[in-house]
Amino acid sequence: MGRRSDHSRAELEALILEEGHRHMAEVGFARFSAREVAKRIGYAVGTLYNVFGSYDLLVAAINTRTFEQWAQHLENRLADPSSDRIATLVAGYFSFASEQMNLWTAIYDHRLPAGMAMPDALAQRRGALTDVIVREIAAILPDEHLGEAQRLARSLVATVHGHCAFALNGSFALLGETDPLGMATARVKEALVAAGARF
Amino acid sequence: MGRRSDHSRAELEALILEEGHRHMAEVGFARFSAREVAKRIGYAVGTLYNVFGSYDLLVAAINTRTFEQWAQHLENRLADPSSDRIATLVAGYFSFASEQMNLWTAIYDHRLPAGMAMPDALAQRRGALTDVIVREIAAILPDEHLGEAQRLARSLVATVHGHCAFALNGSFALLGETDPLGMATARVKEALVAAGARF
DNA sequence: CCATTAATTGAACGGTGAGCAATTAAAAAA
DNA sequence: TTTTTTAATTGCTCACCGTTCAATTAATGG
Repeated sequence: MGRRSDHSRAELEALILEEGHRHMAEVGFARFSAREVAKRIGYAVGTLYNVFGSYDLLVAAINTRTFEQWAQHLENRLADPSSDRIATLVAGYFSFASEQMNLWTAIYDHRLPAGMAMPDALAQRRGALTDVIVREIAAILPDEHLGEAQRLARSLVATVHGHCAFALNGSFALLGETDPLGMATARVKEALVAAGARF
Repeated sequence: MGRRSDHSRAELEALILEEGHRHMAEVGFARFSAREVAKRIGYAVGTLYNVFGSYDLLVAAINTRTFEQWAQHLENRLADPSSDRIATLVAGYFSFASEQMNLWTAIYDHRLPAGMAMPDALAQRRGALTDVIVREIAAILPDEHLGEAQRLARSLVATVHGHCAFALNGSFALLGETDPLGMATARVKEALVAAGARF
Protein backbone atom coordinates (compact mmCIF):
# COMPACT_ATOMS: atom_id res chain seq x y z
CA MET A 1 0.00 0.00 0.00
CA GLY A 2 1.09 3.51 -0.78
CA ARG A 3 2.63 5.58 1.93
CA ARG A 4 2.76 9.32 2.08
CA SER A 5 6.51 9.44 1.80
CA ASP A 6 6.27 7.78 -1.58
CA HIS A 7 4.62 10.74 -3.28
CA SER A 8 3.95 14.38 -2.55
CA ARG A 9 0.41 15.60 -2.90
CA ALA A 10 1.14 16.93 -6.37
CA GLU A 11 2.83 13.72 -7.44
CA LEU A 12 -0.09 11.70 -6.12
CA GLU A 13 -2.54 13.87 -8.07
CA ALA A 14 -0.52 13.36 -11.23
CA LEU A 15 -0.26 9.63 -10.58
CA ILE A 16 -4.04 9.25 -10.16
CA LEU A 17 -4.71 11.34 -13.24
CA GLU A 18 -2.24 9.38 -15.32
CA GLU A 19 -3.60 5.99 -14.33
CA GLY A 20 -7.21 7.20 -14.42
CA HIS A 21 -6.72 8.46 -17.95
CA ARG A 22 -5.19 5.16 -18.99
CA HIS A 23 -8.06 3.24 -17.38
CA MET A 24 -10.65 5.45 -19.10
CA ALA A 25 -8.95 4.87 -22.46
CA GLU A 26 -9.00 1.13 -21.87
CA VAL A 27 -12.52 0.51 -20.61
CA GLY A 28 -14.55 3.65 -21.36
CA PHE A 29 -16.84 5.73 -19.20
CA ALA A 30 -19.45 3.05 -18.50
CA ARG A 31 -16.89 0.66 -17.00
CA PHE A 32 -14.62 3.26 -15.44
CA SER A 33 -14.10 2.65 -11.74
CA ALA A 34 -12.38 4.80 -9.14
CA ARG A 35 -11.77 1.67 -7.09
CA GLU A 36 -9.95 0.07 -9.99
CA VAL A 37 -7.74 3.13 -10.45
CA ALA A 38 -6.89 3.03 -6.73
CA LYS A 39 -6.03 -0.64 -6.92
CA ARG A 40 -3.75 -0.08 -9.90
CA ILE A 41 -1.66 2.61 -8.26
CA GLY A 42 -1.56 0.76 -4.95
CA TYR A 43 -3.52 3.27 -2.88
CA ALA A 44 -6.84 2.90 -1.08
CA VAL A 45 -10.12 4.17 -2.52
CA GLY A 46 -10.43 6.91 0.05
CA THR A 47 -7.19 8.51 -1.10
CA LEU A 48 -8.71 9.39 -4.47
CA TYR A 49 -11.55 11.11 -2.65
CA ASN A 50 -9.13 13.05 -0.47
CA VAL A 51 -7.24 14.29 -3.51
CA PHE A 52 -10.10 14.99 -5.93
CA GLY A 53 -13.06 15.49 -3.61
CA SER A 54 -15.50 13.32 -5.53
CA TYR A 55 -15.89 10.86 -8.32
CA ASP A 56 -17.29 13.56 -10.62
CA LEU A 57 -14.35 15.90 -10.10
CA LEU A 58 -11.94 13.08 -10.85
CA VAL A 59 -13.71 12.27 -14.11
CA ALA A 60 -13.90 15.98 -14.99
CA ALA A 61 -10.13 16.24 -14.49
CA ILE A 62 -9.50 13.18 -16.64
CA ASN A 63 -11.71 14.55 -19.40
CA THR A 64 -9.99 17.93 -19.25
CA ARG A 65 -6.71 16.16 -19.93
CA THR A 66 -8.36 14.57 -22.97
CA PHE A 67 -9.39 18.04 -24.21
CA GLU A 68 -5.78 19.17 -24.01
CA GLN A 69 -4.49 16.13 -25.90
CA TRP A 70 -7.18 16.75 -28.50
CA ALA A 71 -6.11 20.36 -29.03
CA GLN A 72 -2.51 19.19 -29.30
CA HIS A 73 -3.57 16.61 -31.88
CA LEU A 74 -5.09 19.37 -33.99
CA GLU A 75 -1.98 21.53 -33.69
CA ASN A 76 0.18 18.59 -34.76
CA ARG A 77 -1.95 18.06 -37.82
CA LEU A 78 -1.84 21.76 -38.69
CA ALA A 79 1.94 21.85 -38.29
CA ASP A 80 2.22 19.62 -41.34
CA PRO A 81 2.08 22.20 -44.14
CA SER A 82 -1.13 21.86 -46.08
CA SER A 83 -3.06 23.88 -48.56
CA ASP A 84 -6.37 23.16 -46.85
CA ARG A 85 -6.19 23.91 -43.15
CA ILE A 86 -9.98 23.69 -42.72
CA ALA A 87 -10.12 20.15 -44.12
CA THR A 88 -7.17 19.33 -41.87
CA LEU A 89 -9.09 20.59 -38.84
CA VAL A 90 -12.21 18.58 -39.61
CA ALA A 91 -10.18 15.46 -40.32
CA GLY A 92 -8.21 16.02 -37.11
CA TYR A 93 -11.43 16.28 -35.10
CA PHE A 94 -12.58 12.97 -36.56
CA SER A 95 -9.27 11.15 -36.27
CA PHE A 96 -8.78 12.00 -32.61
CA ALA A 97 -12.31 10.85 -31.80
CA SER A 98 -11.96 7.56 -33.61
CA GLU A 99 -8.42 6.81 -32.46
CA GLN A 100 -9.34 7.56 -28.83
CA MET A 101 -13.01 6.63 -28.90
CA ASN A 102 -13.28 5.75 -25.20
CA LEU A 103 -11.65 9.00 -24.12
CA TRP A 104 -13.63 11.07 -26.60
CA THR A 105 -17.04 9.63 -25.72
CA ALA A 106 -16.29 9.97 -22.00
CA ILE A 107 -16.23 13.75 -22.49
CA TYR A 108 -19.87 13.72 -23.52
CA ASP A 109 -21.02 10.77 -21.43
CA HIS A 110 -20.09 12.47 -18.18
CA ARG A 111 -22.27 15.17 -16.67
CA LEU A 112 -21.67 16.96 -13.41
CA PRO A 113 -24.43 16.62 -10.80
CA ALA A 114 -27.25 19.14 -11.14
CA GLY A 115 -26.22 22.47 -9.68
CA MET A 116 -22.49 21.76 -9.78
CA ALA A 117 -20.62 24.01 -12.20
CA MET A 118 -17.42 23.02 -13.98
CA PRO A 119 -14.53 24.40 -11.90
CA ASP A 120 -13.11 27.50 -13.56
CA ALA A 121 -9.60 26.13 -13.88
CA LEU A 122 -10.88 23.12 -15.81
CA ALA A 123 -13.23 25.16 -18.02
CA GLN A 124 -10.33 27.43 -18.94
CA ARG A 125 -8.09 24.56 -19.98
CA ARG A 126 -10.86 23.04 -22.08
CA GLY A 127 -11.29 26.30 -23.93
CA ALA A 128 -7.92 25.81 -25.62
CA LEU A 129 -9.54 23.46 -28.13
CA THR A 130 -12.09 26.02 -29.30
CA ASP A 131 -9.36 28.66 -29.44
CA VAL A 132 -7.53 26.73 -32.13
CA ILE A 133 -10.61 26.65 -34.31
CA VAL A 134 -11.48 30.31 -33.74
CA ARG A 135 -7.94 31.27 -34.76
CA GLU A 136 -8.13 29.30 -38.01
CA ILE A 137 -11.57 30.62 -38.94
CA ALA A 138 -10.58 34.20 -38.19
CA ALA A 139 -7.57 33.78 -40.48
CA ILE A 140 -9.73 33.21 -43.55
CA LEU A 141 -12.65 35.55 -42.90
CA PRO A 142 -12.68 38.97 -44.62
CA ASP A 143 -11.89 41.84 -42.26
CA GLU A 144 -15.44 43.15 -42.27
CA HIS A 145 -16.75 39.84 -40.89
CA LEU A 146 -14.01 39.20 -38.35
CA GLY A 147 -16.43 39.90 -35.51
CA GLU A 148 -18.42 36.81 -36.41
CA ALA A 149 -15.44 34.48 -36.22
CA GLN A 150 -16.13 33.30 -32.69
CA ARG A 151 -19.82 32.57 -33.17
CA LEU A 152 -19.21 30.93 -36.53
CA ALA A 153 -16.42 28.79 -35.11
CA ARG A 154 -18.69 27.55 -32.30
CA SER A 155 -21.38 26.64 -34.82
CA LEU A 156 -18.96 24.83 -37.09
CA VAL A 157 -17.56 22.85 -34.19
CA ALA A 158 -21.13 21.82 -33.37
CA THR A 159 -21.67 20.82 -36.99
CA VAL A 160 -18.58 18.65 -37.06
CA HIS A 161 -19.40 17.26 -33.63
CA GLY A 162 -22.80 16.08 -34.82
CA HIS A 163 -21.34 14.27 -37.80
CA CYS A 164 -18.55 12.77 -35.69
CA ALA A 165 -20.96 11.57 -33.01
CA PHE A 166 -23.21 9.88 -35.57
CA ALA A 167 -20.20 8.32 -37.27
CA LEU A 168 -18.91 6.80 -34.05
CA ASN A 169 -22.20 5.68 -32.52
CA GLY A 170 -23.24 3.84 -35.65
CA SER A 171 -26.16 6.06 -36.63
CA PHE A 172 -24.61 6.83 -40.00
CA ALA A 173 -23.67 3.22 -40.70
CA LEU A 174 -27.23 2.15 -39.87
CA LEU A 175 -28.53 4.60 -42.47
CA GLY A 176 -26.03 3.52 -45.10
CA GLU A 177 -23.80 6.59 -44.97
CA THR A 178 -20.20 5.73 -45.80
CA ASP A 179 -18.46 9.12 -45.79
CA PRO A 180 -19.30 11.11 -42.64
CA LEU A 181 -16.03 13.03 -42.82
CA GLY A 182 -16.74 14.14 -46.37
CA MET A 183 -20.22 15.28 -45.40
CA ALA A 184 -18.98 17.23 -42.41
CA THR A 185 -16.30 18.92 -44.49
CA ALA A 186 -18.84 19.84 -47.15
CA ARG A 187 -21.19 21.42 -44.58
CA VAL A 188 -18.35 23.42 -43.02
CA LYS A 189 -17.17 24.77 -46.36
CA GLU A 190 -20.67 25.78 -47.41
CA ALA A 191 -21.03 27.78 -44.22
CA LEU A 192 -17.63 29.40 -44.67
CA VAL A 193 -18.41 30.35 -48.26
CA ALA A 194 -21.71 31.84 -47.12
CA ALA A 195 -19.77 33.90 -44.54
CA GLY A 196 -17.46 35.24 -47.25
CA ALA A 197 -14.35 33.27 -46.37
CA ARG A 198 -11.63 32.93 -48.97
CA PHE A 199 -9.45 29.85 -49.06
CA MET B 1 -46.35 -9.18 -5.79
CA GLY B 2 -47.42 -9.67 -9.36
CA ARG B 3 -48.98 -12.94 -10.33
CA ARG B 4 -49.14 -14.36 -13.81
CA SER B 5 -52.90 -14.16 -13.93
CA ASP B 6 -52.71 -10.40 -13.54
CA HIS B 7 -51.13 -9.76 -16.94
CA SER B 8 -50.51 -11.63 -20.15
CA ARG B 9 -46.98 -11.63 -21.51
CA ALA B 10 -47.82 -8.79 -23.89
CA GLU B 11 -49.47 -6.75 -21.13
CA LEU B 12 -46.47 -7.31 -18.89
CA GLU B 13 -44.11 -6.13 -21.62
CA ALA B 14 -46.18 -2.99 -22.10
CA LEU B 15 -46.33 -2.42 -18.35
CA ILE B 16 -42.56 -2.64 -17.95
CA LEU B 17 -41.98 -0.40 -20.95
CA GLU B 18 -44.47 2.18 -19.71
CA GLU B 19 -43.01 2.36 -16.20
CA GLY B 20 -39.44 2.11 -17.47
CA HIS B 21 -40.02 5.02 -19.82
CA ARG B 22 -41.50 7.07 -16.98
CA HIS B 23 -38.57 6.22 -14.73
CA MET B 24 -36.06 7.16 -17.43
CA ALA B 25 -37.83 10.50 -17.92
CA GLU B 26 -37.69 11.16 -14.19
CA VAL B 27 -34.12 10.23 -13.28
CA GLY B 28 -32.20 9.95 -16.55
CA PHE B 29 -29.87 7.28 -17.87
CA ALA B 30 -27.21 7.53 -15.17
CA ARG B 31 -29.68 6.83 -12.37
CA PHE B 32 -31.96 4.48 -14.26
CA SER B 33 -32.39 1.16 -12.49
CA ALA B 34 -34.10 -2.02 -13.65
CA ARG B 35 -34.60 -2.99 -10.00
CA GLU B 36 -36.45 0.25 -9.37
CA VAL B 37 -38.73 -0.33 -12.37
CA ALA B 38 -39.51 -3.83 -11.07
CA LYS B 39 -40.31 -2.47 -7.62
CA ARG B 40 -42.66 0.13 -9.06
CA ILE B 41 -44.75 -2.33 -11.03
CA GLY B 42 -44.76 -4.85 -8.21
CA TYR B 43 -42.81 -7.60 -9.95
CA ALA B 44 -39.45 -9.15 -9.11
CA VAL B 45 -36.23 -8.17 -10.86
CA GLY B 46 -35.95 -11.50 -12.62
CA THR B 47 -39.24 -10.95 -14.41
CA LEU B 48 -37.79 -8.04 -16.38
CA TYR B 49 -34.97 -10.32 -17.50
CA ASN B 50 -37.44 -13.00 -18.57
CA VAL B 51 -39.35 -10.52 -20.68
CA PHE B 52 -36.52 -8.43 -22.16
CA GLY B 53 -33.50 -10.70 -21.92
CA SER B 54 -31.07 -8.15 -20.55
CA TYR B 55 -30.70 -4.67 -19.15
CA ASP B 56 -29.40 -3.39 -22.48
CA LEU B 57 -32.35 -4.69 -24.47
CA LEU B 58 -34.74 -3.10 -21.98
CA VAL B 59 -33.03 0.26 -22.33
CA ALA B 60 -32.92 -0.11 -26.11
CA ALA B 61 -36.67 -0.73 -26.12
CA ILE B 62 -37.31 2.30 -23.91
CA ASN B 63 -35.18 4.50 -26.16
CA THR B 64 -36.96 3.22 -29.24
CA ARG B 65 -40.22 4.38 -27.72
CA THR B 66 -38.61 7.79 -27.25
CA PHE B 67 -37.67 7.85 -30.94
CA GLU B 68 -41.29 7.25 -31.86
CA GLN B 69 -42.57 10.00 -29.59
CA TRP B 70 -39.97 12.29 -31.06
CA ALA B 71 -41.11 11.59 -34.63
CA GLN B 72 -44.70 12.18 -33.53
CA HIS B 73 -43.64 15.47 -31.95
CA LEU B 74 -42.23 16.60 -35.30
CA GLU B 75 -45.38 15.56 -37.15
CA ASN B 76 -47.52 17.49 -34.68
CA ARG B 77 -45.43 20.60 -35.25
CA LEU B 78 -45.62 20.20 -39.00
CA ALA B 79 -49.39 19.73 -38.88
CA ASP B 80 -49.72 23.32 -37.74
CA PRO B 81 -49.67 25.11 -41.11
CA SER B 82 -46.50 27.13 -41.48
CA SER B 83 -44.67 28.83 -44.28
CA ASP B 84 -41.32 27.52 -43.11
CA ARG B 85 -41.42 23.78 -42.59
CA ILE B 86 -37.63 23.50 -42.35
CA ALA B 87 -37.46 25.97 -39.45
CA THR B 88 -40.33 24.07 -37.87
CA LEU B 89 -38.37 20.83 -38.12
CA VAL B 90 -35.23 22.28 -36.55
CA ALA B 91 -37.22 23.92 -33.78
CA GLY B 92 -39.12 20.68 -33.21
CA TYR B 93 -35.86 18.76 -32.88
CA PHE B 94 -34.68 21.23 -30.26
CA SER B 95 -37.95 21.50 -28.36
CA PHE B 96 -38.38 17.77 -27.96
CA ALA B 97 -34.81 17.43 -26.71
CA SER B 98 -35.13 20.22 -24.17
CA GLU B 99 -38.63 19.30 -23.00
CA GLN B 100 -37.62 15.65 -22.56
CA MET B 101 -33.96 16.07 -21.79
CA ASN B 102 -33.58 12.86 -19.77
CA LEU B 103 -35.25 10.77 -22.44
CA TRP B 104 -33.35 12.46 -25.24
CA THR B 105 -29.92 12.16 -23.69
CA ALA B 106 -30.59 8.51 -22.78
CA ILE B 107 -30.72 7.74 -26.51
CA TYR B 108 -27.10 8.77 -26.91
CA ASP B 109 -25.84 7.77 -23.46
CA HIS B 110 -26.74 4.15 -24.00
CA ARG B 111 -24.57 1.87 -26.11
CA LEU B 112 -25.14 -1.80 -26.72
CA PRO B 113 -22.32 -4.12 -25.60
CA ALA B 114 -19.55 -4.59 -28.16
CA GLY B 115 -20.60 -7.07 -30.80
CA MET B 116 -24.32 -6.81 -30.09
CA ALA B 117 -26.28 -5.27 -32.94
CA MET B 118 -29.49 -3.31 -32.53
CA PRO B 119 -32.37 -5.78 -33.07
CA ASP B 120 -33.87 -5.25 -36.52
CA ALA B 121 -37.37 -4.54 -35.24
CA LEU B 122 -36.08 -1.71 -33.06
CA ALA B 123 -33.82 -0.26 -35.75
CA GLN B 124 -36.78 -0.19 -38.13
CA ARG B 125 -38.98 1.70 -35.70
CA ARG B 126 -36.23 4.22 -35.00
CA GLY B 127 -35.91 4.92 -38.69
CA ALA B 128 -39.30 6.63 -38.70
CA LEU B 129 -37.70 9.77 -37.35
CA THR B 130 -35.24 10.10 -40.20
CA ASP B 131 -38.02 9.31 -42.67
CA VAL B 132 -39.87 12.46 -41.68
CA ILE B 133 -36.84 14.60 -42.40
CA VAL B 134 -36.02 12.87 -45.69
CA ARG B 135 -39.60 13.46 -46.84
CA GLU B 136 -39.47 17.17 -46.05
CA ILE B 137 -36.09 17.67 -47.68
CA ALA B 138 -37.11 15.77 -50.79
CA ALA B 139 -40.17 18.03 -51.08
CA ILE B 140 -38.08 21.15 -51.60
CA LEU B 141 -35.20 19.80 -53.68
CA PRO B 142 -35.27 20.30 -57.46
CA ASP B 143 -36.06 17.12 -59.36
CA GLU B 144 -32.53 16.75 -60.70
CA HIS B 145 -31.14 16.58 -57.17
CA LEU B 146 -33.79 14.32 -55.64
CA GLY B 147 -31.31 11.46 -55.46
CA GLU B 148 -29.28 13.37 -52.88
CA ALA B 149 -32.21 13.89 -50.54
CA GLN B 150 -31.41 10.98 -48.27
CA ARG B 151 -27.72 11.73 -47.85
CA LEU B 152 -28.38 15.41 -47.39
CA ALA B 153 -31.09 14.73 -44.82
CA ARG B 154 -28.74 12.54 -42.78
CA SER B 155 -26.10 15.24 -42.83
CA LEU B 156 -28.53 17.96 -41.80
CA VAL B 157 -29.83 15.84 -38.94
CA ALA B 158 -26.22 15.47 -37.80
CA THR B 159 -25.74 19.23 -38.05
CA VAL B 160 -28.80 19.95 -35.94
CA HIS B 161 -27.87 17.18 -33.53
CA GLY B 162 -24.48 18.75 -32.89
CA HIS B 163 -25.99 22.14 -32.12
CA CYS B 164 -28.69 20.60 -29.93
CA ALA B 165 -26.19 18.49 -27.99
CA PHE B 166 -23.98 21.51 -27.29
CA ALA B 167 -27.01 23.57 -26.29
CA LEU B 168 -28.19 21.01 -23.78
CA ASN B 169 -24.86 19.97 -22.30
CA GLY B 170 -23.84 23.56 -21.61
CA SER B 171 -20.99 23.81 -24.10
CA PHE B 172 -22.63 26.72 -25.89
CA ALA B 173 -23.53 28.53 -22.70
CA LEU B 174 -19.94 28.17 -21.50
CA LEU B 175 -18.74 29.86 -24.69
CA GLY B 176 -21.31 32.65 -24.47
CA GLU B 177 -23.57 31.47 -27.28
CA THR B 178 -27.18 32.46 -26.65
CA ASP B 179 -28.97 31.31 -29.80
CA PRO B 180 -28.09 27.69 -30.68
CA LEU B 181 -31.40 27.19 -32.46
CA GLY B 182 -30.79 30.20 -34.70
CA MET B 183 -27.31 28.96 -35.53
CA ALA B 184 -28.52 25.46 -36.36
CA THR B 185 -31.27 26.82 -38.59
CA ALA B 186 -28.83 29.10 -40.40
CA ARG B 187 -26.43 26.19 -41.10
CA VAL B 188 -29.26 24.00 -42.39
CA LYS B 189 -30.55 26.68 -44.73
CA GLU B 190 -27.10 27.42 -46.12
CA ALA B 191 -26.69 23.74 -46.98
CA LEU B 192 -30.13 23.59 -48.58
CA VAL B 193 -29.46 26.66 -50.67
CA ALA B 194 -26.16 25.15 -51.78
CA ALA B 195 -28.08 22.02 -52.85
CA GLY B 196 -30.46 24.08 -54.94
CA ALA B 197 -33.52 23.86 -52.71
CA ARG B 198 -36.29 26.41 -53.17
CA PHE B 199 -38.45 27.43 -50.22
C1' DC C 1 -57.66 -34.69 -8.24
C1' DC C 2 -53.13 -35.33 -9.84
C1' DA C 3 -49.13 -34.59 -12.98
C1' DT C 4 -47.04 -31.69 -15.92
C1' DT C 5 -45.47 -27.45 -17.58
C1' DA C 6 -44.20 -22.80 -17.42
C1' DA C 7 -44.00 -18.25 -15.18
C1' DT C 8 -42.22 -15.93 -11.26
C1' DT C 9 -39.58 -15.27 -7.37
C1' DG C 10 -35.85 -13.59 -4.45
C1' DA C 11 -31.54 -14.90 -2.39
C1' DA C 12 -26.69 -14.98 -3.76
C1' DC C 13 -22.66 -13.04 -6.17
C1' DG C 14 -19.40 -9.80 -7.37
C1' DG C 15 -19.31 -5.32 -8.33
C1' DT C 16 -20.09 0.08 -7.62
C1' DG C 17 -19.68 5.16 -5.22
C1' DA C 18 -19.63 7.16 -0.85
C1' DG C 19 -18.72 8.19 4.17
C1' DC C 20 -15.94 7.98 8.01
C1' DA C 21 -13.73 6.17 12.41
C1' DA C 22 -9.42 4.26 13.23
C1' DT C 23 -4.78 3.96 12.17
C1' DT C 24 -0.33 5.41 10.87
C1' DA C 25 3.37 8.32 9.60
C1' DA C 26 5.39 12.90 9.44
C1' DA C 27 6.22 17.29 11.72
C1' DA C 28 6.64 20.16 15.69
C1' DA C 29 7.57 20.77 20.38
C1' DA C 30 9.75 19.60 24.47
C1' DT D 1 16.03 12.27 21.57
C1' DT D 2 11.56 11.60 23.01
C1' DT D 3 6.95 13.13 23.14
C1' DT D 4 3.07 15.45 21.38
C1' DT D 5 0.48 17.18 17.73
C1' DT D 6 -1.13 17.20 13.18
C1' DA D 7 -2.53 15.36 8.94
C1' DA D 8 -2.60 11.73 5.38
C1' DT D 9 -4.14 7.14 4.50
C1' DT D 10 -6.66 3.21 5.23
C1' DG D 11 -10.27 -0.15 4.66
C1' DC D 12 -14.61 -1.39 6.83
C1' DT D 13 -19.56 -0.26 6.32
C1' DC D 14 -23.55 1.02 3.86
C1' DA D 15 -26.88 1.04 0.28
C1' DC D 16 -27.12 0.32 -4.08
C1' DC D 17 -26.40 -1.99 -8.95
C1' DG D 18 -26.93 -5.95 -12.98
C1' DT D 19 -27.06 -10.79 -13.43
C1' DT D 20 -27.93 -15.64 -12.53
C1' DC D 21 -30.56 -19.53 -11.25
C1' DA D 22 -32.56 -23.12 -7.95
C1' DA D 23 -36.78 -23.15 -5.77
C1' DT D 24 -41.42 -22.00 -5.66
C1' DT D 25 -45.84 -21.11 -7.29
C1' DA D 26 -49.68 -21.04 -10.40
C1' DA D 27 -52.05 -22.53 -14.60
C1' DT D 28 -52.92 -26.41 -17.71
C1' DG D 29 -54.01 -31.16 -19.50
C1' DG D 30 -55.21 -35.76 -18.34
